[in-house]
Amino acid sequence: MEKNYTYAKGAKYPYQYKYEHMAVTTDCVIFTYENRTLKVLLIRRGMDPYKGEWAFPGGFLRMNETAEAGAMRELMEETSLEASTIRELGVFSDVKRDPRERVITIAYYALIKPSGVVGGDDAAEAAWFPVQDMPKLAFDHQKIFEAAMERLRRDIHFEPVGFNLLDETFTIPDLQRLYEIILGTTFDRRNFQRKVLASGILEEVPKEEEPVLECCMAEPEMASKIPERRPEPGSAPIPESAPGPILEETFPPKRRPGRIASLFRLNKEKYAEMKEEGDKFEF
Amino acid sequence: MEKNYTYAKGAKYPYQYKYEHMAVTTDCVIFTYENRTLKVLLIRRGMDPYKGEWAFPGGFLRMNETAEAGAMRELMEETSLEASTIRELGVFSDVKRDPRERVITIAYYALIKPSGVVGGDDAAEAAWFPVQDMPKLAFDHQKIFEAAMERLRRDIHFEPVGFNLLDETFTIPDLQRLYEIILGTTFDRRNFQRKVLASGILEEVPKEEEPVLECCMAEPEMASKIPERRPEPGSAPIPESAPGPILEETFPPKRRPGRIASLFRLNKEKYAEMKEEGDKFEF
DNA sequence: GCAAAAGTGTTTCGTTTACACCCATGC
DNA sequence: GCATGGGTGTAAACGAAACACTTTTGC
Repeated sequence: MEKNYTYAKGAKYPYQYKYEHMAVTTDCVIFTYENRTLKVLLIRRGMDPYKGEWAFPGGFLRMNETAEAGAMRELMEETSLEASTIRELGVFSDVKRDPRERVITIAYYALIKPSGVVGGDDAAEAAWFPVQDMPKLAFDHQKIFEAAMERLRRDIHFEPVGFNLLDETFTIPDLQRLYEIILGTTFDRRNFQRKVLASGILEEVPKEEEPVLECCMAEPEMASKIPERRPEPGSAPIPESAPGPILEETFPPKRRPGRIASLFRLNKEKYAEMKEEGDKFEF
Repeated sequence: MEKNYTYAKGAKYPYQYKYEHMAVTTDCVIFTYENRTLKVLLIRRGMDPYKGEWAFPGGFLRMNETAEAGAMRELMEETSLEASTIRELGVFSDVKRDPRERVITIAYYALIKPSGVVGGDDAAEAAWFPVQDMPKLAFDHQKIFEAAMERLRRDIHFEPVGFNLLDETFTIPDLQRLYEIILGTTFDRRNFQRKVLASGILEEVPKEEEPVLECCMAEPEMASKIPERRPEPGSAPIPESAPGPILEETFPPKRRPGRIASLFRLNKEKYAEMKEEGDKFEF
């Protein structure tokens, strides 16, 4: 079979093809959930096009990697994060979506537990934005974001989406808020609790095991708990078009009066069993 | 901004790029439902690689069309079919999935009503295969097929998948079989009937409007009802690796004893209303 | 008449929904 | 004490599952 391409070493444009080829990138919408807020990770672009604007981490797909591997590599390079769950969102292929050349992108979404640390090898600025408070995005990333939210809303019926977003231990009201944010509804507090407990997918964390320092404790906690890399004001020339994320006024958030909720964790045996039997994870 | 590519007229390989580029194709899994059988459309490849083997219709994506437009164009070119519903299935990007060069494909699935006529401009051989009776497929199309079935199984909860596959008018037992095939379960005949009627999404076709010639009638019907382009034996040199579809023994299928079911059609107002309100379409 | 398929009705059971009530915590 | 949030219980309402009975058709 005759090849349709060749490689001319030393030429200005060394890769030569019989037919026109487009470029392929991957982009990744990374979700996490912390302080009852669903957030996505954005990086500020360091190069044209859209220099200084916010975008999802991503980049060109290499010839020797699958699309999924490319998305995970870019994620790691730009944010040092490893995702437990990464799923394809879809292809975005508008002809003019990139001003440089014809570029199609394969979008993924990933779910990670709150970890705090975000910083890429290339020292690009990265920050978590609440989903209800997104800045203007580069390229057609607004469309990608909307697709990701829609997709989350669907997948939550079939996958235990929530448990990949929550911390290792969490409270049932936390879980409920997450479901409410994703689905855009509200549930009766008491019915939700009974339903999720009845499913048997949670196990209570014994009192002894509970971490001494919980949410909203004193100074030592601060350092590791800060999830946002606050863009230091004045550290770089920031185009006025791209403000940083709106941070919570007080951080960590002040505890409000009310009984302290019990901590739970995922019952992994029960979860595996439910997945095996194809049960749905609707609450 | 400097370009990363150029175009050298007259050269053997005129399209030149600074970085290596991969090729992008689209493929389309087309479903229909007829005689209580769920079928997909395959074409026999006329060229290497995999010459003579069965594959989904598809081809290279052009620089001036979106992926979805490309999938629809290829579908039209190869089968003369227009699909009411076409949805992205996912990207298949294994590094070695095409022996010619690095090619990633964007797979789609489409749902069409039984129409009978199948024949492409390029006169490639096309045939419907029952999903439970698929031949060996070219490339990684077996993987694509499995993804399509899985996807159908999911989407049926949210979209009225069935009504895009069924004829304009249909019986409730037909609808039930379709759901059973897709979901791999069985339903109680009586409960299914009540449930689907209670949803209000169907309207009964008045007796007067019923087509005079129904299923399994005499000769005049035959010509237009034949859905398969039977591969004429001996019309072309067929590699033994790629046998044609297994056809029903008698066609049209012989009617069995039993009461004749009433005909229904989709109530479009009710359907639009349900879609508006985000209702699920589970039966 | 008989078997097979379709249409209608009823009864039972489990799940969901809507609340009432009590417990724990910060101010 | 009081407002706020968390945990447990219960009764009514709704929808799903199971099944009996009737009608219509081919042979």
